[in-house]
Amino acid sequence: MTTQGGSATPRTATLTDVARLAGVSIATASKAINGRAQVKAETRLRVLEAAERLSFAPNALARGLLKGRTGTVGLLTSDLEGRFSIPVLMGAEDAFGAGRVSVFLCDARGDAIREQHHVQALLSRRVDGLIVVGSRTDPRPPLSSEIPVPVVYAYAPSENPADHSITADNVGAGRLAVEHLLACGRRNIAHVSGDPGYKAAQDRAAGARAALDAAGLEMAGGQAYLGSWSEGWGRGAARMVVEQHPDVDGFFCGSDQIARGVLDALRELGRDVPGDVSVIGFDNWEVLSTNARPQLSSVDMNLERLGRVAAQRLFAAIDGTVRPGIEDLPCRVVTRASSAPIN
Amino acid sequence: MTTQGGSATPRTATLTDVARLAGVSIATASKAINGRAQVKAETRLRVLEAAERLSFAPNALARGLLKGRTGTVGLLTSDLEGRFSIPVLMGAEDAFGAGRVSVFLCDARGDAIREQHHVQALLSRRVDGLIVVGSRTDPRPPLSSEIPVPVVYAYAPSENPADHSITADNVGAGRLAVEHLLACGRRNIAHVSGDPGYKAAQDRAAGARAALDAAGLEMAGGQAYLGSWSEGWGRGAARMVVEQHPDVDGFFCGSDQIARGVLDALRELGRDVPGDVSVIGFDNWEVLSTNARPQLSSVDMNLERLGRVAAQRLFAAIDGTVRPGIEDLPCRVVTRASSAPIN
DNA sequence: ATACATTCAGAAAACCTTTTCGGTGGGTTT
DNA sequence: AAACCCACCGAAAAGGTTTTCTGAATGTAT
Repeated sequence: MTTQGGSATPRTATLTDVARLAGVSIATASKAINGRAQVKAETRLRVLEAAERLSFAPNALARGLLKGRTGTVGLLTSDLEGRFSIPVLMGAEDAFGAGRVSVFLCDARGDAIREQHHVQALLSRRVDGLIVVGSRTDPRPPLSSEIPVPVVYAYAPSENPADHSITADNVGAGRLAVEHLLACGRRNIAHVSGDPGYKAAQDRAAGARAALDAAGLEMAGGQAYLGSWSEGWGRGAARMVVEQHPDVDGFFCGSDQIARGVLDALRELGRDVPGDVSVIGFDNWEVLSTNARPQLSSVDMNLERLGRVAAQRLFAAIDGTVRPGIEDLPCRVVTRASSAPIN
Repeated sequence: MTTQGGSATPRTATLTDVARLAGVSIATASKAINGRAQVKAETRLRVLEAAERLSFAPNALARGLLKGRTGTVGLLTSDLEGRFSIPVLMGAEDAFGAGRVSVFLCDARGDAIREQHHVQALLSRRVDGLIVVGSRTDPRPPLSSEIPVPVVYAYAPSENPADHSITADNVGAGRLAVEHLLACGRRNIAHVSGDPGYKAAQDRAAGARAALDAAGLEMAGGQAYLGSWSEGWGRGAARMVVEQHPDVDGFFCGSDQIARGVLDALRELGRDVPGDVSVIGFDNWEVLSTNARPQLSSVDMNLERLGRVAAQRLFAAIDGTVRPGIEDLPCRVVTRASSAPIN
């Protein structure tokens, strides 16, 4: 390690430094580093060595300024703490990370003006595009329409159907869940779910109804039991259902939390799962599902994939391929011990 | 809404456009917009109106290029899915969000070369600083030493004590938890915790021991029961402890998951919580703690605050105030129904 | 009326990179 | 030997902003 005199700040190296060290012009240095053709092999080598020695990192600001593309995107989330935005965000990060794109993370905390503020900042930084990820499946108001870059909405669609949104197919998911219980031979299926004010709750219930209709069956209790997304509600609802409909043999729960409550109540009531009753949850939140007794079958919304797809669509849009509208991605059932065929 | 002729791309406005529209030079326009002094009030107004009309947003790239400060920082996390990085990340986002700083989020997925890659990209983008947040409290290898910007490590400290790290005081937390149980009048306290390979498990156990020593008491069973961070382990360990030491009257659990298991086992063994036994968990993970029966007291590591402090320290470091070393932030006990004085 | 201070506006440099285009020198063809 | 081509390199412009310094105009004091 050579000490470069006792000079002041060792200012990060610039292309000019590299060029000087290699004894070429900055134009040549640039071409050498970027693999352009018009550089003699030996010259290129000299430049690359110089760059290495100075640990030169090209200034992305200058490049972005020149090319009009920064290679950055903004990721706007409404609630970081929520467990839905994170997987989406991971998927997006994943899709981008492979290439040479960096992600600005902004959490608006559910506040519209804070969001507006963030958007402003991101535009100032000349992001190439924006992904907006919501915390509920209910449609959300679109960003101010004057955004000069492509925008993709993930998880929560935009209220404007002309915008580009990627969502999880909750109706389909409800159907899948009930079909799974039917495949287990269950015929008296109850649906216990969360806050009826959530579109997710309504959609999943609708899907469940559709699957039961198709099988010519009724929902146990005649309708879904909608309450809150908590274990406590799951426990209470399960007790109620069992009391009113002792022949219930399947529970489709709107969340894994609810399912945990249902499982606890069933155990305390002496019902065996999956012997007497099959139970399936929703979200496939592993902390809850794999620690349940028995381990909990659950519907997985494939949120990471959702994030990846959103990122891919954003890429396409940046490259000019417009494809507006809502894209509804399918969910899948993850089978564990809590659901099994009647023996 | 006026249509501006059928022209091509409505290229985002630049300072030149604003200046032209206002009938001034770009220098004056810049000064007007940035609130510099040497501009007549009336001129400033004209410029601001023009900027408004063109919805002008200053190009942060150009500004950054010129000033050598970008107003961006990199947030390097090892595992986004982990529930520890997220609150830290939120706290940091929070501290920055107030000002005019944007955050690049990078998830290295626990892969060192991927991390190196991300660091390279961030330096290319000329971030003003870096926060590295880990997923375990074990010290981690520092980033390559040749980073030309300040770095702060959060949650997981750097192995190099000369680096700047912000951590949660797990030893102190262990002490706090046990002191809380002692304050409830408990005298036969067991400690059930997770994987002994985690420094967090060792530290919390050490803190617990220290508090018991100070009170002149022994740990129930003579030592901590270390296993895994799961409900199942909590259940099993609780059964074992109760069998071997029927007079146990307090459980300090290394995580809320473990505590959930302990609570379940105690209920099934007919022990009343908090009547017969007080239980306290760790992490204060609300989904688990508030859904437990009874609701679970827990130690909160104040991770958001940790993130905020990390961000503040980074700011200070960017402004030249170096303050190296490890900063150990205190935790706090959140009391709920699972721990109460003996009646 | 002259000297001088004050207020405001503009010209130009600087930040760093990419790309186009012109130029140089060597080699090849006729 | 003349004409030409090819491979390689460098000069310069462009991208958008901030800041310094100069310059002009106006107002004030003598």
